[in-house]
Amino acid sequence: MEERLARILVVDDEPQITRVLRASLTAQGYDVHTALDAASALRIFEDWHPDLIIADLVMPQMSGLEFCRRVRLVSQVPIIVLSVKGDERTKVEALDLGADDYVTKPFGIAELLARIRAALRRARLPFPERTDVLAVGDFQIDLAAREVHVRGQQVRLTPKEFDLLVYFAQNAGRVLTHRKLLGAIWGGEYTEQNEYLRVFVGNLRKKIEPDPNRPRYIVTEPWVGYRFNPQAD
Amino acid sequence: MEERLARILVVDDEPQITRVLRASLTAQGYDVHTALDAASALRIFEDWHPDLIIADLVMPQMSGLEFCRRVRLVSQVPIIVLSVKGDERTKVEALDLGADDYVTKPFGIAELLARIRAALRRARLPFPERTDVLAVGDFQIDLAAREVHVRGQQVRLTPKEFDLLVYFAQNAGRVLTHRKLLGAIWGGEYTEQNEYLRVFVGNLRKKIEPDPNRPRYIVTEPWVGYRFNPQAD
DNA sequence: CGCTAGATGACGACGTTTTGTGAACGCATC
DNA sequence: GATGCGTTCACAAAACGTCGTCATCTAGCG
Repeated sequence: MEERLARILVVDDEPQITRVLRASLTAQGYDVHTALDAASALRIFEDWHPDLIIADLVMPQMSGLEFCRRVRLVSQVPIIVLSVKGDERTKVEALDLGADDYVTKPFGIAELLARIRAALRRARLPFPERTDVLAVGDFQIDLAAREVHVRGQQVRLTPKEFDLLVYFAQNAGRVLTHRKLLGAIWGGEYTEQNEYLRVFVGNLRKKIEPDPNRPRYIVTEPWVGYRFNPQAD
Repeated sequence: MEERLARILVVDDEPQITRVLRASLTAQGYDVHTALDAASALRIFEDWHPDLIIADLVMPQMSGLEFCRRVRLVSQVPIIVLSVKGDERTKVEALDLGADDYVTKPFGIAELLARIRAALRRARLPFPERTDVLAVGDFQIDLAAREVHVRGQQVRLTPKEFDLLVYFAQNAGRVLTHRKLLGAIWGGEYTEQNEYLRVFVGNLRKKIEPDPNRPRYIVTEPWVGYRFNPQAD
């Protein structure tokens, strides 16, 4: 199944707020659009179909409440309302008009992110869950599950083999000295044990190379170290 | 369609709070049960199947967080967490554990009622048929009756075995780390106790695997965790 | 071209860590 | 007391990392 990024539409007339939110949300792996007024937000909403909306209550021209109502006429998309107004009557009004949550400014970004996760979870939308997947060339490395796929095929690696491959993938194309590899995987005390490297590179090649006798991915740079080539050419 | 009163379960160790909430909620036309501790709340939850739960975070014996986690193992019922603790970390923790909303005491009753309406409104719409039976592959798991059928045959599981299987079934196909499993079933304090997992996975296999020596459903991912395969192939 | 020193790779023995399994021990319920 | 359940421990088997040995390869030099 295709996992696309969750889309979030941010509406606030203060550019500071939209800037900050855009940065934080993008960093969390969301697809973000921003609008400075309700009218353009409605247009974006119709074209882009976001999975969640964050809207300020106080905006010129069309208020957040009115915006909320207009969206609810055609969609059940989760709406989180932001506002400096903390009085209860406004909160009740917004929630009853269809808002899913109400957060008063100033707010902690961590709390807002948690409330976003909760809202998306309820809506059964693709949970962002920090997609820790390294995808380079023929390799697809899931850091959370410690799973590796090469050319679509899953290969089973031992912990040290996995760590080694991850380090290679993170430095693809570059020449890595023996010293650097040993220090990164085994720790600073092992920078002289080149035998370790030979054994583990050998084992890794047996598992990921089409022909372990003619390595394509992990090529040796004699007297220096190894270099990782994510694409077999 | 029969329109019955929405059922709300209130859990708080302070009788003042439960009394006030019971009065307000009943006045609004809700069907209300209250509990003074998490253990009896869990019993009421299983017998009565409320439509929404309001839970205090700070309770003797079992905390609100732990209660939340236990409920989420078998149900998606909306949970609103109450607490005097306003710090952001606690809020994030509660929301990520499955709480739908977090209201800090002291709270306005009107706001709480509005948040209850919002939560109930959401719960109706997105899932018209809220299945209480998990059916994946060869497994048929009745969350309400806590009954399990494998390839048509009923098997008797202990509570912890059942929770473990449900968690497996809800994450079928994915690799689940030891840490994640322990945290989900036993709670955050047990993430290092891999022996628990060994014993319970072993017992589960004896009950659900055709040949426990060659596991097909619960396969071990060495040094990482386990993966649940709902179909024996 | 052939030689040599140092570097590399294949293989296997050994000790350690992880995993599976049985059983004993508390603890609660009935 | 009897039963069922969760926890804890002990031990065997399997998987893994470590380390040594030896054949093979590479770059530089005569």
